[in-house]
Amino acid sequence: METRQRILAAALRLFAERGFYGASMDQIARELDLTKQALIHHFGTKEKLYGAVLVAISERLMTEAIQPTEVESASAFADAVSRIYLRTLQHREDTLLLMRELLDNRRRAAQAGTWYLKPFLDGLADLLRRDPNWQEEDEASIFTHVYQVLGAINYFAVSTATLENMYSVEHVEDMQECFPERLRKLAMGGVDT
Amino acid sequence: METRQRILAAALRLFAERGFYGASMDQIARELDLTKQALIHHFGTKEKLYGAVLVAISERLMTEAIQPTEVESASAFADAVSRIYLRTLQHREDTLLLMRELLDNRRRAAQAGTWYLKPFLDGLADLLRRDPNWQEEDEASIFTHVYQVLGAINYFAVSTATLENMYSVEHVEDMQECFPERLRKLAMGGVDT
DNA sequence: ATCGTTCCCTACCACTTGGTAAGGAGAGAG
DNA sequence: CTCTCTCCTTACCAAGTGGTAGGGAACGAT
Repeated sequence: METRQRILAAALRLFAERGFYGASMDQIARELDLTKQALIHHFGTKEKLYGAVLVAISERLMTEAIQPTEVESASAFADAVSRIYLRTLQHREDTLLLMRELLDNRRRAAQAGTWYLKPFLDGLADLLRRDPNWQEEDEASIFTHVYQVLGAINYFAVSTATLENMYSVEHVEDMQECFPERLRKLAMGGVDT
Repeated sequence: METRQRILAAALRLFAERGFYGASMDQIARELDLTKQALIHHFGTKEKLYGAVLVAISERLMTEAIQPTEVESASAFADAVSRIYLRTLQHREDTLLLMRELLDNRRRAAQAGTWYLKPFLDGLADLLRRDPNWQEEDEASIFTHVYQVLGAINYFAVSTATLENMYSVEHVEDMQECFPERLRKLAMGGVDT
């Protein structure tokens, strides 16, 4: 029973790092001192294993990221965004894999895994919708703002390794330090003057 | 001579759509009614072909995205961002592949292709640095702001297909319509009140 | 002791991968 | 006509892919 969890963890790591096609069943199995047939025994096919990893990610996302009993205040959205930022950095592998899933979606469109994000997005939009400063805005504006802020977070979370190579580790640490403050301004800003 | 360009175009499409491991030489070749050995004849190996695609992308990015003779005004950065947004939507395949490259960077770290983005980022940061509203801010804040805005653009550009499936084509069209206006507020906002 | 179940292994398979070797069609040069 | 060079072909290969078949070890239940 515990083997399933170990497999899921290793699969997440490798799928996030190398993508669905870049990671092979054999590699994942070797990482755990198993054979790939152990994975097949537990999950049936590679696709199903990948699906199980996605389900695990979305469950984490749903239980941790959105607090349904969010206090209704002018900064409710900004607060939620701050929490999501911290969580995103903490679960960077989840973020990496979800980003890959976003890119691969054209082919995998009809499959499961994708719509797990929908309630998450809708929840955030709802938070913003109840913000007094956003009462005047239309639906498209609200949703676009949510997505822009989310994009800023995820893109950065996925870029740190590259940025460290491109500049320096210290440079990225500086960015990480002032990121929440700047992110808050992004999240709050945008209402008509 | 013209074959090289055709190969590069097809390779860009498939690499962007399916990733490096997801796209095979054979698929790319069949798309052009050639055999994979034609590609090998022109580019040597798959890695080199991929590298050539990256070089082509970065050249497009350098010549089109940053206008060195940008007018120095309070909105110079926001103007540049607007242009980059339009260009990003126009060259969505380039954006897709650069995003994939960002994700794969851990493995490909030492290789070329990555640092092409550096002058682009630095140029944008420089634009913001000369903005009178940003004179007080420190380097990390400036760069973080640049990266957040860029993240909002790229994440959205890469998400449209998924969003269309998750909601509707009309929903995404609405977002695209109000995106530039909201993006401008993101880019301008963020200075201390 | 024996049966059944869970969990994982070895052995094997068809297929695809990137890449090599060698040769041919076409064109221009002498 | 022939030599050469560019561009691309067919034929082939070793390695790796996901997946099947079947067996064996451990263990609890009867």
